[in-house]
Amino acid sequence: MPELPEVECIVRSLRPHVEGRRLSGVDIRSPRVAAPGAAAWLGRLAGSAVLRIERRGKFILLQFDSGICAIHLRMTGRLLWNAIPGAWTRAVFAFGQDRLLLDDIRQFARIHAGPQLPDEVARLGPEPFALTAAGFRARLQGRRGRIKPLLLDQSFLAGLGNIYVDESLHRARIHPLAQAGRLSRPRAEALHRAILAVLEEAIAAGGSSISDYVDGAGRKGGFQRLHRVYGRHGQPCPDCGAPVRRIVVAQRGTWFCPRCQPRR
DNA sequence: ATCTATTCCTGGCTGC
DNA sequence: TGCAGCCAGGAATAGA
Repeated sequence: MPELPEVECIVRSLRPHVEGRRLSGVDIRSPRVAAPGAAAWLGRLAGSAVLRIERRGKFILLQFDSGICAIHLRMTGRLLWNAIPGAWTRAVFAFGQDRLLLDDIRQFARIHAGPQLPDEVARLGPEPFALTAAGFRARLQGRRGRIKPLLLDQSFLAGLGNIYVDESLHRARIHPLAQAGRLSRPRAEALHRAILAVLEEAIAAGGSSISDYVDGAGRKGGFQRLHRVYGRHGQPCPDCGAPVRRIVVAQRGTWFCPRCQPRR
C-alpha cells in the first residue's frame, strides 16, 4: 500500500529517468484507471516534455508546461520503469524507446490529467514536512472526532495511511480512539514529532513492502521489518513487551499497544 | 462536523 | 485437491 514514504521512494527512483524526457504517447489498457477526460488530455500532452516529477500526498505528479498528470496508486498500484508489460499492466507511458508502466492487480489506481491540478490534489491538506508543531496543533483545535480517522483524512494532513498512522500513534503513545481536539499540548507535539520521525525513517528504509509495494526499479522496501505495531497482532510491543492488540477503527484494522497507548 | 455503510477489485486465505 | 465464501483496504459517495 503506497503511502507517503513509498510514493516518495517511487518518485525519487523515477526522477532521473523521467525528468526532461518527451512523452511520446500513452496507451490506456484498462479504461477504468483513467479518470474522466484523462485519456483525451494525455493525448494532448504527448509530444511535450516532463518538466518535473513530484510527490504531493500520495499522488505522483508529472508536470508538463501545458498540463499535469496526477497518478494515485491506491493499494496495489505500481509504477515501473522499463519493466515487461503483463496481464496487470493498466497503462503504458512511452518515452521514445523507454516506457513507464502502471501495473495494478485490482485496478483501484487512478490517472488524472488536465490543464492544472485536479480537485483531488487541490483539496489535500498540508504536507507533513511543511507543517510546524504549532500549525499541527492549530489544525487539531476544535476537532471533535477521534485521532485515527482524522490522521487518515487526506484533507487534514496529506500522505498518511493505515500503516504510518498506527506507527505514529504508537511512538507518541496515543490511543487511536483518543479525542483529537483534546490532546494536551505536549501530546500533540509528541504526535507531530512522531509523524515526522516515522515518515523520515520509512523513506530512509525505502518504504514498507507489505503487499505489493516496490519502487520504480522494482526494489522492495525494508521498513516493514521496523514496524512496531502495524500487523503485529499478539506479538510483544518492542517498548514494553505487552501483546499488541488489533481493533477496528473507521473500518480499518488498527494495531496498538494497550499498555503504552492507554485509553486514559 | 462526524460517523457508518457501501462500492470498487482480486489474490489469498479459511473451512468444509 | 477443489472450491465457495470471505476478507483487506484508499478514497469517493450516500445517508444518518
